[in-house]
Amino acid sequence: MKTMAQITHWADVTAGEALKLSNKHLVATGITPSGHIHIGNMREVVTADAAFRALLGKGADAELIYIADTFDPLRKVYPFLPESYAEHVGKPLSQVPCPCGECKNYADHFLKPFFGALEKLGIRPKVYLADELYKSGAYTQAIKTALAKRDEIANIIDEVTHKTTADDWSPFNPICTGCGKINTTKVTGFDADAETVDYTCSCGHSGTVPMSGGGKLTWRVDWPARWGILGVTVEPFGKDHASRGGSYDTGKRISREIYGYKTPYPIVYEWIMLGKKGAMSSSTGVVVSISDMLKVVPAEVLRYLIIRTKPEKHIQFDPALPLLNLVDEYEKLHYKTEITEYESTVIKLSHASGICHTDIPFKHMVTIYQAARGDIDRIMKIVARAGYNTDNEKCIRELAENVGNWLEMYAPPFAKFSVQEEVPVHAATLTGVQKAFLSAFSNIINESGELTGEDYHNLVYSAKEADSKLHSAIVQMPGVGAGELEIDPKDMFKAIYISILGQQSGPKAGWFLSSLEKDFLVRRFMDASTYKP
RNA sequence: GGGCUCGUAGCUCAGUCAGGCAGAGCGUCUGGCUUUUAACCAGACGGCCUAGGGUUCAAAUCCCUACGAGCCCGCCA
Repeated sequence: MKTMAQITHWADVTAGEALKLSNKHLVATGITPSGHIHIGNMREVVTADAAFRALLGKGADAELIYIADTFDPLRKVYPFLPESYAEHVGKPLSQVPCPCGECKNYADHFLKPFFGALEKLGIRPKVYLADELYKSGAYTQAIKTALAKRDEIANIIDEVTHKTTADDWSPFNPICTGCGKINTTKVTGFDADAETVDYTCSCGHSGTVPMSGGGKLTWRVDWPARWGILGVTVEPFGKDHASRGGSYDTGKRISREIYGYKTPYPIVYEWIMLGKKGAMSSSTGVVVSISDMLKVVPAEVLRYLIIRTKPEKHIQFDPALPLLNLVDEYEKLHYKTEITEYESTVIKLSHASGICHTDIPFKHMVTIYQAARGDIDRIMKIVARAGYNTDNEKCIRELAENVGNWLEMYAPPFAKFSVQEEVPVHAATLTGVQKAFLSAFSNIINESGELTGEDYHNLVYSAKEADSKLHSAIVQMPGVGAGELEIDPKDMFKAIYISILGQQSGPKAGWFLSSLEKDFLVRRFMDASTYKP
């Protein structure tokens, strides 16, 4: 039986295994920018970064790279694209126009926000764009080899996948110079010396393209070719590539038998499931984009979500209330004074440099934000009164923005409250004692100077003390029996919440009241005490 | 059809590689903070470790079978 203190974090296990093979490592990660890059994709990058950091932590000579598959074809007209994109289906993403018209191309449109997110997550890989790699000639030698060993490669694929590749199959897909598409061409021949490939296209065009930039290797060959070209030694990938007969299986053999390169150490990771909706996927529309998430939670919490779970376990992700618990858990871990080695590793791996911290818990801000009705000046006042550090206003603003976005985008109804414009109809349920309390409470507040949260709090509780000013005021109200009157502060709190929010409960009453205008409270409590439906 | 991964408290998951008393956080309940109902603290409740078989002095852990969830064998992480 192992105790928590003895558990080794998965990233350290991976790094340890990798170090047995070599001290120099290139951790690779890659995503096809065919649509909005979502939380699921983020797992790939964060997993790679974790392995990278763990390697550095163990003294390895390590590098992290990211390859954007910008040369892959546009598969179909995705739901978020206009119908006019039908003509671009089949063209490499780097040659398809940008949907917003402001980026260099289609791939760039989705990569830009993704790189922004990487920056926030504290991940700084060396970036390669696949189309540039091909155009630079980096792949040329690998393409020549693949074309020359076409039959061997086809054999490997047939053996591993138990399928039969077509007779006209080629590891290389030329881009038609006529229609610009990459998935409609057939290779008819090649010239190793001139480094060119001949093809025909279903559009009727035929011609010759250079190996550098004139097309790309098919995925199952591209991947192992890339390992050798860049020197990849560690790579995380989704479980889709990992199963028997999948591209890692064929890649392993192609890498070894065709390119003579040792297979990178694999990190297979599971999918992120969104609530009860199932796996995250661009095509089914079950998607939460990374940029959306970063509007809502600090980057470190997002890292923590992935770091704390072993890659082979699926992650149940729910941006509603469970997200709040996640944030809470992370904050607690972060401020814990005595931590185990395991926890220390988790914190290190979750850390994103350049992120500012406030000492205000996310959950608390959820209440402050709503009490302040989203007004930043009021938020700052409440925060100061609550005794938090207000030196870093920018940080607090960021947190407040996150919370505001969360409330708007994901918060479940019961986490929300709003100060009602008029006396809520629920005031009809107030008892005689509650009304008497509200009336007396209103008078006393009116006569007092500025009250602090604690003052309000103590004032409410004083209602049960027979010799208090509030208690005698209540007893003297018409309709309330004098003499032995038992007052339960709980009912008084309820009366307060009903008059202001129209609900039975609410945020801690003292400072909640102190965050609202005094005049408003005086008027509202009086109105509620005389409420007639 | 063939294969991969996962299944542990109401929820999210450690623990499985290397067998040795069933664990944590959240939630719930109770109490405390010489009285803050959504911030704090303590305690309690909570389990056929998906089911069945096998190996073993000993199984959540190893082996076999079944069931459930997700995925792959066609370029969706």
